[in-house]
Amino acid sequence: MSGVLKSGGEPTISDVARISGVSKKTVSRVINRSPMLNQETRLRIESVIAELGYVPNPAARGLALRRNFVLGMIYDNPNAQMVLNFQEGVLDAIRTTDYALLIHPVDRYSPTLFNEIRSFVVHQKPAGVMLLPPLSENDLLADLLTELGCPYVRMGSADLDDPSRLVKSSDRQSMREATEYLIRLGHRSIALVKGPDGFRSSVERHMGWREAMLTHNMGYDDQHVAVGAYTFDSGKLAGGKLLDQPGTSYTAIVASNDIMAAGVIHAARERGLNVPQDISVVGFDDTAIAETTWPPLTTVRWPIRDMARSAALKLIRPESAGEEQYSFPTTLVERESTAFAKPRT
Amino acid sequence: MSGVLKSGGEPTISDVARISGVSKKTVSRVINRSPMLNQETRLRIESVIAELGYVPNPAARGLALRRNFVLGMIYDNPNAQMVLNFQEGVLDAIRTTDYALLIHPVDRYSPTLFNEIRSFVVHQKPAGVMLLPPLSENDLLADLLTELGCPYVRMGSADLDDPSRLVKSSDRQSMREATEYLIRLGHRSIALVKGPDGFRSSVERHMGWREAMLTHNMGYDDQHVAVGAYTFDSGKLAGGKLLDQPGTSYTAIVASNDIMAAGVIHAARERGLNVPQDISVVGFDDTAIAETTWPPLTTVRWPIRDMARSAALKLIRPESAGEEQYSFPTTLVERESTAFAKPRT
DNA sequence: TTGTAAGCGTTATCAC
DNA sequence: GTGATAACGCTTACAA
Repeated sequence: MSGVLKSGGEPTISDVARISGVSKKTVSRVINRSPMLNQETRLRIESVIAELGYVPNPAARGLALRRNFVLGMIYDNPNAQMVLNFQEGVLDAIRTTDYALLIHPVDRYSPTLFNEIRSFVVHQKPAGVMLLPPLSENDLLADLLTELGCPYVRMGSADLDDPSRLVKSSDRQSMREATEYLIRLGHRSIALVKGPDGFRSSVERHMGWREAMLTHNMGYDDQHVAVGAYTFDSGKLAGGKLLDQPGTSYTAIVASNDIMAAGVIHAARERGLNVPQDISVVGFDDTAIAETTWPPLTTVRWPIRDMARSAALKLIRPESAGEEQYSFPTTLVERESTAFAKPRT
Repeated sequence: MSGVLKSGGEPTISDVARISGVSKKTVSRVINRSPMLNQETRLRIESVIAELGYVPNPAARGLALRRNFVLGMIYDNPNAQMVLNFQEGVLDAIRTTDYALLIHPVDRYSPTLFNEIRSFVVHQKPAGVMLLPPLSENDLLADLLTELGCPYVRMGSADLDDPSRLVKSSDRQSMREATEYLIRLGHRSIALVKGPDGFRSSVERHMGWREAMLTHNMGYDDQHVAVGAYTFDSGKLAGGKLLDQPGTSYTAIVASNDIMAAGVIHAARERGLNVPQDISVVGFDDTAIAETTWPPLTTVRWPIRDMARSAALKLIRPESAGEEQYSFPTTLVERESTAFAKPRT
């Protein structure tokens, strides 16, 4: 079979055309599924393509079409599992297309962050980029991308943008539901370990807790809130602060993410408290950690992979980006870190 | 500035050439740092490039050069943190080059695995691919890549290939050292939770434990080994089996990875045993979980990011792939899950 | 329904 | 040192 190729290496569109006895353009029509084509010619060409193992050269295609079949994913590692799930969701979406995924982790504290992202966009010229939180919450970054003419979709925990450029969970409502779950279990004194400032999710989750507490006539002011940094140590510290607070005795603590919840559990244990007998703990995200804490963590799961898939589709098919799903429901995963409230002593 | 461009959109090499009053080829020489160039012309062209914000089009470049400035990374998610660290290491290495990274997660149990990988390679034509364990241990896959003319580098825990195509940790020695650390702490009865069959790392880590036990005249036969599946549940199960074993009372258990070690800790706790007072536990990998177990886990850390960087460099500079580092030392991270052995009762 | 010719932005060849 | 010119593999006018 090697003899039939004019060129030395891989078969090209010209090879297919020559062997099929048609012009390059006709082969091109087959590749691009043009409707105006004799069924018979199409079949003949397709069989030649199969026989030769011909695969269109993406570089040449991109060049001729003046666009790059590449999606970018920009993030500052919020947590490993989330990044990976998102990657897989995007890959799901582009599997049957000609698109490829380019990942671009950044350091959101870098003074050259914007230049770096600009350089990424200018060099790679992606057909669009997806932004993960907390980067996605930065409106200046969105402006930069708009200025560069680069379409984007943001993943977030609230209405950061219009639906055609957004995939979101409703963290406020999710946290409200998680808190109300505790209330149904009889808890009347519930503290919050809030996430760090600068995260929209911190705010939303705080608000959700607050709304639940407010609705049920329970204390919701800042005295019942300790701020963490979305890290294990900070969660442990914040949890300890709440537990050591004079004059209060919480029967439950909700944390703004799983790893801080794990910290809270450690803080409780260090103080001789049993989870969930003495105190219930709830996390958020349902990361791998939620299964490995002791006891396993009740937490909120959001469908990251589905969100990623939608985000990618919005970029691949801009014309229908508005119709693509943008709001995604979460589910409360009940594990063993929560139980009925102890009767008050 | 927009007026000077002949073409509507981005500046091209022709724009630069026209404005600098030179030919395209000369501009190309500047871009490619050709040595034969008048210093003065070079500077003049460089200033025009800067002024225009000209960036060479990678697709056109790839087309003309008949090669794709892309590296592939193929894996079946061993654990999220490892994958992410590896990605970042590769990106470190390619940051200053023209290369991009294409990720390709797969399902190693898929019946179409090989076809899928073949299709990835044929479509994307990467300059090379990097294989993560356990895929990297599959010699048939390496053969496939060779057949496709696709250079590869494997990451592994033993001598899977020759140094120019390998970055490895020495899991056998690492596990041996971890076990000897326990022996130094006075432990004389140490069990192993082995990894699943089909992972080279399982074998190597098993061997390391075995060597240490053998050298110190301690029981190393299969009675002291329980096999897990590199998952939390399997670790808990295996740990329970060892702890319930009649006629033995281990003072330490080493697990072949962190998440199984977390399972062992849970199993111990369920049986009323305190870690590390009653029993020491050691993990492997130093994933995020190691910090969040209670107590925090003593474990073995390997420099994944450095390994990834070297792997990428081997592919980018094939001529010096042999000189690039291929063997990487691990470190034992001592946390609170290990302590001196209890005096025997 | 199919073909011709020109062009996408870059690099290689081979002159000058 | 530098520059015409022809590739590279594909697509899009515009014809036929």
